[in-house]
Amino acid sequence: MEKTFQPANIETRWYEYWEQQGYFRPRGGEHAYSIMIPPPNVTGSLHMGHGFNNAIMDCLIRYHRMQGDNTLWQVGTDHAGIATQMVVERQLAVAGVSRHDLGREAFLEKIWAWKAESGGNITRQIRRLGSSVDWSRERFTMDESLSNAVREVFVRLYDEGLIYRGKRLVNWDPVFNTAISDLEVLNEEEQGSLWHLRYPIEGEDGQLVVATTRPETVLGDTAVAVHPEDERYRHLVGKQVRLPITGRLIPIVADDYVDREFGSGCVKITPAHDFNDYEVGKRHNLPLINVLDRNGCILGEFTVLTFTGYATAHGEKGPEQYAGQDRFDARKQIVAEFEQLGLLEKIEPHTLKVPRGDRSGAVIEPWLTDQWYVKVDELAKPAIDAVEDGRIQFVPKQYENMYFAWMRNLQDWCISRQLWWGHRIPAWYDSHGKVYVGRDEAEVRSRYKLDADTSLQQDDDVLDTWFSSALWTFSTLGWPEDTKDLQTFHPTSVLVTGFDIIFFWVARMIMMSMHFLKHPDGSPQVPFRTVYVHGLVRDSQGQKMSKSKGNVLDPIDLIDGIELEPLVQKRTAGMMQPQLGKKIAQQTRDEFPEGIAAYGTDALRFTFCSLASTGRDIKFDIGRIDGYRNFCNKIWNAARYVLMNCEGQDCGSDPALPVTLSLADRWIVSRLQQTAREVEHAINQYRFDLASQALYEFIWNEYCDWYLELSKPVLWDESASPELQRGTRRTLITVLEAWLRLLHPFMPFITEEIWQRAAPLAGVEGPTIMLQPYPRCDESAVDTAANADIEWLKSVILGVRNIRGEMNVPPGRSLALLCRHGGDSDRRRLRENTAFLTKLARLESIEWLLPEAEAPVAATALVGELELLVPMAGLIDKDSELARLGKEIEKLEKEQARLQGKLGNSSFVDRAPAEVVARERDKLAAQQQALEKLRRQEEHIRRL
RNA sequence: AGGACCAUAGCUCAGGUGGUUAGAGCGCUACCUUGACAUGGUAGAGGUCGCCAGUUCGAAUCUGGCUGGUCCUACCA
Repeated sequence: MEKTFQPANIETRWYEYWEQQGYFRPRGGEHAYSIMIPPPNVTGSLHMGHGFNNAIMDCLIRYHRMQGDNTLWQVGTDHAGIATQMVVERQLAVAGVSRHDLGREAFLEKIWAWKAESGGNITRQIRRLGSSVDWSRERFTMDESLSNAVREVFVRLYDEGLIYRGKRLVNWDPVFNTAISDLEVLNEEEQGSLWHLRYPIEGEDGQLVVATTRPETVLGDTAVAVHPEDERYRHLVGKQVRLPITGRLIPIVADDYVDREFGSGCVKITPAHDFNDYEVGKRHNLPLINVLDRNGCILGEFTVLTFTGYATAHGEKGPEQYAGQDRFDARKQIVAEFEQLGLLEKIEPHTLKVPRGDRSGAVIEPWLTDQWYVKVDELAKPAIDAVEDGRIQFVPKQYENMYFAWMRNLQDWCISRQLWWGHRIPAWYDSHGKVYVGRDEAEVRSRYKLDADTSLQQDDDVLDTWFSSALWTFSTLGWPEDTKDLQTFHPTSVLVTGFDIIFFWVARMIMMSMHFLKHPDGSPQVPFRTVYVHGLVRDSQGQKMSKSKGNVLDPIDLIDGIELEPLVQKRTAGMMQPQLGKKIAQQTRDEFPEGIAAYGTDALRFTFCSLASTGRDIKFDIGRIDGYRNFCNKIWNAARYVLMNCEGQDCGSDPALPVTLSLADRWIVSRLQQTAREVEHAINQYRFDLASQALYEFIWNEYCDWYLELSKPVLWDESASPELQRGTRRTLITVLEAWLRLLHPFMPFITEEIWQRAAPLAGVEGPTIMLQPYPRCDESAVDTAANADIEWLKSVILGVRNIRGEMNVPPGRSLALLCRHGGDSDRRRLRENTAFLTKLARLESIEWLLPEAEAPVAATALVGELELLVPMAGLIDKDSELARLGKEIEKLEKEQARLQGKLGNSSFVDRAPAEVVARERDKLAAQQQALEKLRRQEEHIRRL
């Protein structure tokens, strides 16, 4: 074995072996356990969030697989409509080609080609993480079977009246030229202006001042609204104003939507370009005038509609000087024109919420279009019930509030997108625009009895990506067929995800699953029984990782390592602003002067698990993974030591030969059981931080620091009995073998590598650790007496070491130890553990002093009643021993004072439970005794 | 505007149902290359648990308020 752990040498080798052997597939069995991977973008690449998410899921999956469950981890990728189409469009743009130049079919071919080219990237990376997903069942949201499920759901919902087509205002992205859902709009506060514009009142001299943040929409104004009880304007209601620039006459209406305090108290109403105005317009039956085209430019000819009949829409010529102008250019010019006309009252600086597309960053335009919607009220109800009554549980529970708040205030979901990449909507139109919905054109014709002469045109739009994602738990298992897989693995066991997609994905999965899947008794099937919601991975400062901040870490770079220069290159490539690139380069050089070391997958995964506490932010500090890489090395070397001492030796596998277990052997076996219990409990609570901490402490602080050291006096003592040596070897190897299994879900590679060599020595056979049983706590092996004895042993050794350390006694120098006072158990323990003590505390002798005997001048340590004395002659100087004692005494005095105060308080003594009072009394007595001894000792030394 | 969450050592975080000498890792100090490991060992230093009240014999822990921070939702032109 290498002297240090080299992850690169083993990881891909084991992964390929596991995959080839088919170990990731479900193995049958009574209990099914299943997890659906949140499908990553097929053309995407792994980020820290994926790394974190996968580490948790694989941990759960391997844990359950080792427990013998029929375990499925379903893998697959998402077509990610907008994101993917955007990437390909950008590639084309470099060559000066637009998707319209190519046409729909050719463009889709390009995307499929891009998917074929880059689609393997993400799955390769998932393999590098060690994720034990069943690749034989890999799915893609646009596979035929999944597309079939999408069409089925669409048609059924339409037939039930839960999908409808309607014309209304939508969030329109003028850059991507598509509608998006409310969720995809980010409202951020930005600095803007409030323009106060004067509208002349018709038939009177005065003017009404309206305040607006969007002057360009004046072209589409169809009213001015005031508050019905506003004395300033009451008399004007029913009159008209003449809209500047267009010259149109529009009414003054009264509506209590208006806030009298804000601006001038008059609001211009533009029903076709503002969600609020739309509602006001509806109430007052105002016309809607659309003045913008799909790109956010002013139309040459406006469209005028009414709420009572969209069909009566007609065109109206707009002002020529604005035709074709971008909305923001038009804004400037319109303001200028108002100024020229003397109709600009004033401009105030104003902060406002600006809606932007989450992908494009473009300012979203409320725009009047025909779109498809899902009516969500009816779907939401059972989905709320399921969480309320606990059929679905969120971990941590507080996310249920977030879920409820959103679900109880749902707007209909706009599902159509004016994109080309995605599931095309299964709706067809005849030449009159009448719509027919069906699974395909043939079905539509037969369903609606349309003859071959009727020409049908399929809807051009595709569905929101989240529509197909919402079906993920069951579409991947073969729905709408009632497959064996569905019966076995649905509902799935747990969903592991970040809180950022609870609305996008989690809520919609619950709604869809419960609507379409039923248990044999007819009750709805939830998609998963538990939602484990974890935090989002951020940088060490708590900042979101983003390309523009230049703080992105690639999990693969943490696994393989990366030199500084390539890292700088990677972080600054394709920067829009060169200045930003410079800053990022500098920042990167400061943070990673040596680049990033190759930490390996196990260290990375363990780091993720250790960070998985209940918080919302997961700050990723490189120091953490550094520490866990060292932990891997510790494991490696512990194994090296064990193998070195066991290979080719008698490890007690022959049952005919007698075996004696030492105290240390019994203790470590006992602690192993307790650790197994802790880990199991923590995993069941989704506390991977606590599980990993328990493992870390057991392996490093107990197995390595103490047990391996305690094994040395036995193995190196030529006079030790063969039974004892056999017992220690047997314990060394079997405990190692057991905790390797315990650790395997967290660190799959290093555990497999070592296990392959350790298992035969421990008498365990099998082709792989990943199919071995997961260790469980054997309560009968929990040995509290052994635990207590070892705690005592540690205290004695620590006492001597403390004297040695504080007194600056050279580590090589052996000490003579004298013992005084102490009870029978101290005598027994001392007698039984002489060999351990001598070696670990580096003693040359241990002797008892009679209680009354004159002790030599010595440094002292106390272990309960037992007094340890290390003679000072030639070793220890007076002043430092006095200082050391002083420190101890001070500590005890403080504690004594605290306890005395407490016990002197009659209300404590009277009212606290008797056992608590007794405990405090015992404590005080022990402290006082110890204090007395130390004071005597201090006096003794002072007199020298 | 409404709601959620957070505040513990220099940094990152643990601390079911109130009683611990308040813990860990990293960092820091001193010493040590002893036959698994310097990606190591040994011994240390470091905290009035954000602030103020309250409940209680007793509060890091429970309640209320305040301050500071993060986030989500919402139609202020």
